[in-house]
Amino acid sequence: MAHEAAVPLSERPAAGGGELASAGPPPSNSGRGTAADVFDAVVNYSSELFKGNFEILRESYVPSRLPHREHQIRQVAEVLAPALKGSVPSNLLIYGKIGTGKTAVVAQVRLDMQRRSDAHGNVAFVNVNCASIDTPYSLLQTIGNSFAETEEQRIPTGWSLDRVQQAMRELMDERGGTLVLILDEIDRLVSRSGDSVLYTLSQLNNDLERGRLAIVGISNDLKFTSNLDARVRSRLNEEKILFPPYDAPQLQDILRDRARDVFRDGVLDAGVIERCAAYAALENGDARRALSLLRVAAQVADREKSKRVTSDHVVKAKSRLERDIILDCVRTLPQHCKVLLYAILQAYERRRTGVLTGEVYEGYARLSQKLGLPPLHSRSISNYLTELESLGLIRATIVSKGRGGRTREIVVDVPTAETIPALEEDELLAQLARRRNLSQTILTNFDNPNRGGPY
DNA sequence: GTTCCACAGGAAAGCTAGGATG
DNA sequence: CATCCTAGCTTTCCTGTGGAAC
Repeated sequence: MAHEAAVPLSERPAAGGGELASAGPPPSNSGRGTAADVFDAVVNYSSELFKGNFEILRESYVPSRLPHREHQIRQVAEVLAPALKGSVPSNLLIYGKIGTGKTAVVAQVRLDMQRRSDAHGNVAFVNVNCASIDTPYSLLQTIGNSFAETEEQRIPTGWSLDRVQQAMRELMDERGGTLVLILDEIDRLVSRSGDSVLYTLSQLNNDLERGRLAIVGISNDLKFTSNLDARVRSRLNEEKILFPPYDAPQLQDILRDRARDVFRDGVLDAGVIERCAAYAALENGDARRALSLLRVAAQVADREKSKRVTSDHVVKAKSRLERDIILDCVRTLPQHCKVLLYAILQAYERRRTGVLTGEVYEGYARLSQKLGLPPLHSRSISNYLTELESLGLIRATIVSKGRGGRTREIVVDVPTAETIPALEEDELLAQLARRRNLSQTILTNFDNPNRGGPY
C-alpha cells in the first residue's frame, strides 16, 4: 500500500476525465509518501502562478463577457425577446463548428432573459443535451419532468409514448407561459431517432391551451436539416444564425480575457497565449481547445514548480491532451469493442501491415473464447469496426481482392504502446496482461537460473 | 462478358432489462 | 404476478459491390 502511495501522481494513468488533477501542489518527494502527506501538501500549498479561480479556464464556465460574439448575442436576443412580452418567439436554429461559442451565447442570453423574466413575464427555459437524451421518449419525459413540482407529477419510464406526450402537454398547460426549449446537438437527436419528435414539438402550439413553446436548436452539423421532413424543416428554420469559427487573433483576445482573472501578473511568457491560439485556430478555431491548452499548460508548469508558464509547457500540454483524448475514448468503449481493438492491435503489432476483416474477426473470436466471453456475430463486429473508425482509433479502407472478395483493410491509428495498457485496465483484459507477465517471468528465470525463483 | 468471392451495410426481428399497471 | 411499455443491443436475412479469374 505504501508503495502504491509513493508513486508520483503524474506517472499514474489519469483517472476519469483523463486529465491532470486540477491546479495544485506538485507531489511531495521529501515526505514519507503517505496520503496524509499529499493532503498536507495540498492544504499548505500556495501557487505562484494563480491569483484567481482556476475554473474560469474550464469550458463549463459561463463568462460574463464573450469577446467577438456581441453580434450573435444581439441576434439571439432579438429572436427570443418577444417571449418577455408574452408573445411566442420564432423557432431558431444555430449552426457552427465545435467551440465557436454557440452554447455560451445561448446560456448568456438565457441568463439575461431569466433576470428580466422574473420582473416582466413568464418565460421558462429547458436545456436538453441531445448527445445523452436522444430518443423521443426521454426527450418528452425530460421536458415534462422539468415542470413537475411533486414526485406524483413526474413522468416515469414505462408509459406509452402517447401517454408521456399527453402528460407533458398537461404539465406545460398547467404552468402556462412560454417555454424556450434549447436542444443542444439537435443533429444527434435526428440521426438517432429521426425527426418525428421534432414534428410533434413543432405542432405543439396548436394543441396547447395556456402554454407556448419555442425551440432553439444548436448544431455542429451545417447540413443536418437536409435529413428533415420539409414541414419540420420550415418550422424549425424560421430563424437561423451561423457562428463563424474564431481566427487566431480572436482566440488570443478570449484567452487574454480569461487569463487576466486567473494568473498573477507576468507569469505567462510572451508567446504562450499566441501559441495556444495558433494551435486552436488550426483546429477549426475551437475556443474550447484553446482554453484547454492554456489550462493544461498552466497545470504542467505548476507541477514542475515553475514560476512561469512557457511555450514549452504549451507543447507538452498539446501532446498530453491528444494522448488523453485517445486513452479516454479507449477506456469508455463497450467490452466487446475493447476485445476487438485488442485483437486488431495484436495482429497489427505482429504484421505491421493492414489486417483484413476476416483475420480481425478470427482474432477477436479466439480472444473472446480465451476470456470466456461468447463472441458476437460478424455483423455486430462489422458495426464495431465502423465505430472504431469513426472514433479515429483505426483506419479502414475497402479493398477488393478479386476472387478473394471485397473486404476492409485495417490499420491502427493510435500508439500501441499506450493503448494496450489502457485496454488492460479492463478487468477482463487484465487477465491477458497477467498471463503475459507470468510467462515473461518464467522465461526470464529460465534464461537466468541464478536469479533465484521456484526452480 | 460472366462468375465468384468475402465481405459491407440496410432493414427488421429477437432478446433482455427495468419500470409501470391492474 | 402477468402484461405492457421503452431502450439498447444483437442476430438474421438480404441485396449490393469491385475486381481477379475464368
